[in-house]
Order: sequence, then C-alpha cells, then structure tokens
Amino acid sequence: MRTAPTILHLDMDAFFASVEQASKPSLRGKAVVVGGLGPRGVVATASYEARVFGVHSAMPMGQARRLAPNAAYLVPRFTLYKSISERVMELLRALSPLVEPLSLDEAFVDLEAGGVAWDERSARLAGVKLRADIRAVTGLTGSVGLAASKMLAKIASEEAKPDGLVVIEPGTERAMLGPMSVRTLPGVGPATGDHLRRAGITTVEEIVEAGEDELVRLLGKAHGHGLYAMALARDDRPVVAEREAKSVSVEDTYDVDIHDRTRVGLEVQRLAERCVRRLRGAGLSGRTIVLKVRRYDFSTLTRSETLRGPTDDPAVIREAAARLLDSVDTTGGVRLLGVGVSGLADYTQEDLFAQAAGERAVAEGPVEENTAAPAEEPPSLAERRWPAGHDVRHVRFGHGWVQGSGLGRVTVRFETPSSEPGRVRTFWVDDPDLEAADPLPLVLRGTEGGDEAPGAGSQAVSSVPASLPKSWSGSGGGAATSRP
DNA sequence: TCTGGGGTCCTGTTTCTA
DNA sequence: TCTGTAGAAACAGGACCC
Repeated sequence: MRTAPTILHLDMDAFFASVEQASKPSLRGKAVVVGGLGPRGVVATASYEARVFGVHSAMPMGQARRLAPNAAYLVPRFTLYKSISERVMELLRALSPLVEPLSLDEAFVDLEAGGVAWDERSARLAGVKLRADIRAVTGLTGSVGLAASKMLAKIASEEAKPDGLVVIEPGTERAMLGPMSVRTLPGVGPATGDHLRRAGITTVEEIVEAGEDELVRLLGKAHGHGLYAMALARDDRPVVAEREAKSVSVEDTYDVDIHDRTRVGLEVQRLAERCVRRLRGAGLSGRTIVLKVRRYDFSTLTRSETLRGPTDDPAVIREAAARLLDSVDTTGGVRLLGVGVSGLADYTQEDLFAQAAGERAVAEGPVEENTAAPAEEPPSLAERRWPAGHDVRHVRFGHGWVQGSGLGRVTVRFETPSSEPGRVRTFWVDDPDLEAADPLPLVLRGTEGGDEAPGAGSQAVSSVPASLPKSWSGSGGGAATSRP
C-alpha cells in the first residue's frame, strides 16, 4: 500500500436530484425525489432536503410519497445526467490517465500515476482544485476523499459529504476504522451485516478481534479473507482505467403481474431483441444466454444456456430465451422478466446453427416492438407523452418543464437554469404550440446566453479549464422538434 | 405498502470430459 | 471396453454495488 494519500474518490452529491435542482430554479432548496413514478417505482436519488424526511435511494416510491408528500417527484433523465457526467470525467482525466468510473456520479483517480500528487499537500491541492472546477463547469458539488487505498478513499468521500473534502493520513487508518460499523466496509450489505451481527460482530475492530479463521468460517473463503484484510485497512486494489463488460442485459418490471403465458412469451422475445440491440451497439457478441424471471411473490430464478460459440444473432438469442422460458413455471404471474448475454466476445462465430435459425426467423418475420400489449394498466397517454420533469418549449412562453400531467392536461413551469423561479401554466396535452425540448446547459458559459439574467443559486463562471470543449452537449436554447 | 435496472463476484452443485 | 476419478465448465442462486 502506498505511503501518501494519492488515491482520490469523487462522489457527486445527490447527483440526479442536484442536476434537476440546477436546471429548475423553483426546486432549489426543496425536497426533490428522482425515480420511477409507476406503481412499482423506487427512488433513484433524493435531494438532501428530501432525506430529512427519511427518503433514501432504493426506497419504494409509495413509501417516499407518504414520508414526503410535498416533494417534487421526477422521472430520471439519463441522457442529461450522462452528458454532465462526461464533463466531470473529462476533468478527472485531466488529472490522471488512471480514472476508474464506478457509475455516472462516482470515480477513482490515481493521482500519483498522473504526476499531479506525491504527498498529502499536493493531493489535497489537487482535490480542492477539482471540486472548484466541477462547480465551475457543471454548477454542481462533489465530495472528494483522499487516501492511500481505494477503500479508504471511498470511506473518506462518504465522510466528506455533502460538498466537502476529507483526507485520511496514512498511519491513522486502523484507529479511524475501528469504531465504525461493519457496514462501512465495501461488500458488507444487509445480509452479511446481519450474519456478522448474529455472531456478535458489529464494528470493524470486532472483525479484527474475531480473527481471520473465524471470518472465513462465517462468510466463506473469498469473502472472509477479503473482509479481514479490509478491516486491517489492507487494500492493494489498483485503479483500473479500462474495464471490459462481462455481460449485457435488459429487464422490465411490469406495473401489473403478467399471467397470460402467451404474453410472457412475447415479452421475452421483445427483451431478447432489445438485448441484442444493446449487444450490437457495443460491438459485442456472447455465448451464454440468461433468462431471469421474478414471480408474483418476488422469488427470482434464472435459467441459462451456453451456445457453442458467441452470437449476436437476434433469432438465435430469441430462440434460446424461448427455450429457457419453457423450463419455468409462471403460473401465479410474473412481475419481472429479463434477458441477458454473458461470455462476451468482440467477434461472432457464424456457425451453421445460427444461420439456420436466422433463415427461419426471416421466414417467420421479425418480432415487432409493439406486438405485445403494454402493461394491463398503462400510464395515461398524457403521462407518457409529457413525463414529469422533462423539458418543453412553448411558442409564446418559451422554455419550461413538465410539472405534471393527466386528465388531458399538462402543467408546465416556465423557467430556465439561469432564470428566476418561473410561473406555472396549464395546457391541453395536444396543444400544438407545446413541444418537447432538449435540456438547457446548467451553467452559462462565456457570452453564451448572456441575455438571460443569472438566477438564484447559479454559479459565476470564472475558471473554466481551457482544455474543455467550447460547446455544451445540449441544444443551447434552441427548441427541439423531437417528441418523447 | 412493498421492493428498479444494470451490473459484478462468489459459492455450491451438477454435468462433461480427459 | 468398462469404470473410476479429477478438474473444468456450466448452471443456479444469492449478495452486493450505484
């Protein structure tokens, strides 16, 4: 393990919710919950204002609504989050070639490999500058942890939240970790935490006291050895820049359980097609086809089949998924279906089997995306066309976002990231003057949009690194013509 | 009142193959 | 040729992460 805190972990604060607050002035300082709004949705991110009410990630939406009935509930806009995430990752890559993204809002950086830090002082300086740059470029805050290992850097950023920076000095790790909950350590979730608690182990130092043999006995070889090492603050995992995907999968949870076996079959076919599109989009093929079924009682089972060679042929994957479904009892209903491919390769084996299947598929015709009826109680047309939180543009009133829709009407708040909180107006869902729009940039840059007054909470731009592209990935204020 | 989606890794069991 | 065996691969499930 290295002797200086030169591994950096960045964690953007309440990322999805913060992006929504930055793009919607009327939501700043308010409880915002982003997640699936259907009857089986869960919370993806809650703003810190919403967390005060006890709302947190992975909580069922219904429960969140009961805890925070007055919060704003919004559908995630992954395209927007991804574009902002890319800006942040660019800033990280300016520090070091060794950047390991963990998700849209989190990453490790090896500062030593980038030559920007070699001791505590230089590491801290790099962290401070990074946080300032992120704020300038995105208008958002991120928390930074600095330590001599990945595990400790991650714990440090957690301690730094929200909007802070924490350095764990080498030599102080054991004392710091000791009194912490076992749940602090990576890999200890609810099940392992419970397991350890039943053995009388609740803190990190109690893991150390229990000893490695006892850990292995309780948790098995890999987990036991690994956890014991983590408890001693031993973590030599390197920052890895390029991680190859090991599987590609798609899954859908249905608003209402599906009972009709024919319908289940059609859904599996659709999922297989979607999975193949993703697979091909990534230039990959795979050997092992996996079917996932979650039944009415939430019990989940998987069935898999390994082919002789990798394929990206939709007919082959559809047929394999259909065969796997044959071995699954779906009486009682299914709430989720998924199709995945693993054993990935970046080439395809054009075997006879695949070709024959392809020919059969051509003869039968393609499976249409909309062959199957939608969920038995689909969201209203208005909700589907005007998702809560999405941007719109009106011929007369300009740029705004959907606050809600239903009963043939859509309610829009007219404001932009740089405006004052705006006014609300309601329209018929088929109002020809209203159309979907691309998100606007969160931060005004240079002279772009200079005619608009800066709004409450927006950040002045003073130190945008010259290495960044000049244009924002959004439309820059022009109305888009696409429909959701 | 329930519990998303997209992944990774590990473990125990069964099946295949040399 | 038959049988026993060991290791590899496949399979299923579970835990965990964001």
